[in-house]
Amino acid sequence: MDRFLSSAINRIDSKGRVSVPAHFRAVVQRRGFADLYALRALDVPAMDVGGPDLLDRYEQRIALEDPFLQTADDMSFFVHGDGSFLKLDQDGRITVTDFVREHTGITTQVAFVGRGLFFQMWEPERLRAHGEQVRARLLKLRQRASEARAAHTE
Amino acid sequence: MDRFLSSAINRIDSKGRVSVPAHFRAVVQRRGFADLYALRALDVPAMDVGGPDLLDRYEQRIALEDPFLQTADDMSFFVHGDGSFLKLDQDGRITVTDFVREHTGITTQVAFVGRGLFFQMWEPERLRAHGEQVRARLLKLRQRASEARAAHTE
DNA sequence: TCTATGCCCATGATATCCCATAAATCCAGC
DNA sequence: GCTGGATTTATGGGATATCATGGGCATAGA
Repeated sequence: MDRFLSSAINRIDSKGRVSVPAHFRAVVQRRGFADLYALRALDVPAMDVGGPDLLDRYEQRIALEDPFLQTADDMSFFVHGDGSFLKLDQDGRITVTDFVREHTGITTQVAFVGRGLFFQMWEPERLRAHGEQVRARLLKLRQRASEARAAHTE
Repeated sequence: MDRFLSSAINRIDSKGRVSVPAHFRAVVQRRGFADLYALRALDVPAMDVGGPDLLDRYEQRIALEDPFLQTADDMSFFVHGDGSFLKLDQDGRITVTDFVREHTGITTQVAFVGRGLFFQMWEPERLRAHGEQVRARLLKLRQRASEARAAHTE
């Protein structure tokens, strides 16, 4: 498998390091990534982490904009400037920087969540809360859909 | 990686020197830049720093303006007028000139921000404020996009 | 002479490497 | 399916390398 799947919670050690789950590392290696790049997710307290291909994707999107308008500049600022390298050491660990801690609220543990082409890093408790919200939204959507269908068949 | 990515804040010493982040220096070297050009960013209090290709970019920008109008002339004056060279010393430091200080408001610290093909120098607090604005704009863009899609499926 | 600039070296903090160990996982063979 | 051994994985910690930063010294230009 070459996508990031499933999730895991790992502990941060006294030096601020945390192991990236082994199956995530396998994906990274299989794709030939030397290091990882982390962006702050726009609307949740999580980091989006991926290889250079994550950047390529964003850069293709940026290329669609007029390079001299504000939107292109904003996007470049966000993608190139508002992120940080996460270098894997040879034991497969990364160091959790203050930059990451501030945006995510991570202190002692990191929840890694596979998202297909990238993965996310969360503070475990916030992830749990977020998961419940997502479930609630999906449930409501589903209920509304059946109500609509019921009304239609009447 | 051959692009300027992520950001870092470094201190200016008593001689007015500041270290360019090591990974930025690596990019400079890999790209074979002999020295760096610093130009005043057109609409933010930051310096755009990069190799000779940075000038090309600005000239493209200026070429968009009608050469008979004042704007093009202003821009050219602004950009070519006194963009300065930033010489790297052998410890990878540059000296922050008054020219840079005036345009950016930099006093004791410099925030280096990767922008892909070039990087920027900011006064840290101004950078933070600007970053928040950018995030807010992008978030709005994103929300508007999902609203548009929702309206479409109805 | 004074100031600005570049070169060199020192140092502390941090990041990285390398090895150890315990827990978890996998797997062969029954 | 089970069991015991082998391998992988997460985690800890000492040793080492890198980097940002500070300061001395020499040169050069005003």
